[in-house]
Amino acid sequence: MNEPRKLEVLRAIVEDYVHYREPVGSKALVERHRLGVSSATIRNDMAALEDEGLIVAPHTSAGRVPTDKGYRVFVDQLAAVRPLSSAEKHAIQSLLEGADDLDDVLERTVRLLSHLTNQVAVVQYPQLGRARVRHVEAVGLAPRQVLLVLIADSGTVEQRVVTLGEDLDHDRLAVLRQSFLAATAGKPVSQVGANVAATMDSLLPEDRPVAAELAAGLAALAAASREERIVTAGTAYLARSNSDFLLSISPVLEALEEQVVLLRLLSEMASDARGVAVAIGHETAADSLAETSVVATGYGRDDAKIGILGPTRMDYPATMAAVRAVARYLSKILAGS
Amino acid sequence: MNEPRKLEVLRAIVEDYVHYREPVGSKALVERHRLGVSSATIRNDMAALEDEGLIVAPHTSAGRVPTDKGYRVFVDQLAAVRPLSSAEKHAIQSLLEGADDLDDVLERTVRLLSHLTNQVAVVQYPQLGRARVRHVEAVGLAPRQVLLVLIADSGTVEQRVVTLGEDLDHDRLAVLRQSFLAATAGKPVSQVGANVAATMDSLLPEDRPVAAELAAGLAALAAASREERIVTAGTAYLARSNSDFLLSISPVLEALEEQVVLLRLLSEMASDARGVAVAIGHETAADSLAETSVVATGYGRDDAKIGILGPTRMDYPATMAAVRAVARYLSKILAGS
DNA sequence: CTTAGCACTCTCTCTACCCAAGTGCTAGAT
DNA sequence: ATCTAGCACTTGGGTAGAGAGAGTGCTAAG
Repeated sequence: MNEPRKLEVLRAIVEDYVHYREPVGSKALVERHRLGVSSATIRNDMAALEDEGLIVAPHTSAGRVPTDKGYRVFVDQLAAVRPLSSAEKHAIQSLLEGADDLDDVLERTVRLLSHLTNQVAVVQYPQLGRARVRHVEAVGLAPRQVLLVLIADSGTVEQRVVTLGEDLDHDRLAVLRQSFLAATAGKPVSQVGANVAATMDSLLPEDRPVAAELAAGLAALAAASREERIVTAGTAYLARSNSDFLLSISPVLEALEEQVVLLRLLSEMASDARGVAVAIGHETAADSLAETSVVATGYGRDDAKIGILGPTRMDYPATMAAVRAVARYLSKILAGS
Repeated sequence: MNEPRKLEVLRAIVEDYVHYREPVGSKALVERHRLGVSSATIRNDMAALEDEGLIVAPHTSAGRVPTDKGYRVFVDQLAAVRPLSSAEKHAIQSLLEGADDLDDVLERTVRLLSHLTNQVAVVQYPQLGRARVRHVEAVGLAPRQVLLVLIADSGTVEQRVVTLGEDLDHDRLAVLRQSFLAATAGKPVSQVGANVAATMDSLLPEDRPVAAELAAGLAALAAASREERIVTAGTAYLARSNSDFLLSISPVLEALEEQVVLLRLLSEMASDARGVAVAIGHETAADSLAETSVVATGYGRDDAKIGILGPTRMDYPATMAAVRAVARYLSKILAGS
């Protein structure tokens, strides 16, 4: 048995199946690829590939279709990430440069990635777990209303208005603000609650009740800001590509809305040497995504994830290239601002 | 011709079609409803209804299906908004009470409405067009970095960090902040740009360049905050209900993502005497929503919209009841905070 | 190890056919 | 004037069978 050719056959099957969207047989294979051998030989190779669990035949007299495992081998051993065209690079650059806000940047990015791949794109907000507090602000709006603002060095800003049980004048608020700021600035967002609570003892006794209210608000803010979020774009592509078996799109839409499953999955994905992570079909370990593959990578300083979701039968090289390129531009933009 | 009975037949057709999801014939009609006449009579009525364009037959030997116009007559003349069960009311109340943030309230609300109706729910952020400025804040983060915050009386908060071309110490910033606040507080968000620009003359000449930078940031903030947004939930229901003809779900998903079409539509919908607005099929005046109906109503002080999207073949009475009830609870919650 | 040939197995498509559901119309009953 | 009963007619959907096409596995020879 000719091992290199066998892999070549696998590659050809994957590429043809992605392209034509139907099971591919031995005859079609020799016609479309210069394999240099006859269809009978290919049949032997295919039988071997099937024994190894890399391809399956939907029924006796149909061609073969790659299994999740087959795609895995293809991605790991056979796929070269193909670089983007310069037109695409140009589009990325010009689209991302017009953005200002973090929200705006992520929104544009995810739309861009979706259009580039014709698939569903997702981007995770920079995780505040590792982020540090850049600034804490408390602004009196009314005698009993204070706006709390928490700014992290990842660029995210969280704010909330809290209503107090007693009046608080400007000077007292200034003292508390200063104390909170000193206790948290430069320290991890995840420790805001503890750090703020620790300042209580140093305050005037009469300030403590109101300070506790503010501290609680600030802690809630830190907790809320650590809550992970995902922004999505291109869900309409789901309905188009999977036009045949649309049963599977409902669970995917659910997963996108629930976010929890997806966040766990993204956080578990580790990029390989090429800088991209791929989870294929059942590898996602989520029933709702059993027929879906996820191609993702990290971006920015805290390695938040960006990626796309699509059918297992997707163009992995192109998708991987797009994800990697967009992630790089995104990192650059975020570092620059 | 018996006019009241004819309308009764229309009601029966709509109800049966919504229930059984297939064209309804004269015989089935007399079996399922106590109309007191024979199927032949019903056939005459149906022929009349078809002449009026209220129902159509997909083909010669099938039953009849309501047209958009038929649904319109049903909704206007025949549908009584049926009140929610006390269990549903209870669910609404308890779910909404746990929320704090405006974001959180809207998020919970839209999910709730989606679950209640098994359809896609949308809620528009309170429109800042009519909102007034409650507070403006400018916080120095670094010598050349200032956090601008704009708070509207609708509860929305917008913020952004701007980087300046020159250093700005705390005292000068305080002066500028005070001046901006005085110029905008209590006035419409839509006029922030103009009001801020008008303060320039009263400032010290050396402050003007940096003040202009801040003013531009503030104006941008006001503009951004006036940008309308929609939050969505329950897109997975789309794939389930329309399981037959899923061609139509892709454009709907697009409309949900684009938002522009939907925002225009929502703003044009005016609630009727029952407090709910309904746009049926082509009435939405959007190709992508030609097979979709929208049931919406206003909430809160500035009449932002909340509603659901679903197939024209939907249970209008139940949906209208759910939308109205949820909108009322939402208004109550927002007024209370 | 590869190739050619061949028998075999399925799926898919097409046709023919019938059945059930539904309609419109006419003539009679109320 | 309406309603009803009956009936002929239309049509989509379902079933059964034939055939084509595609693809496979196996065997025997190069």
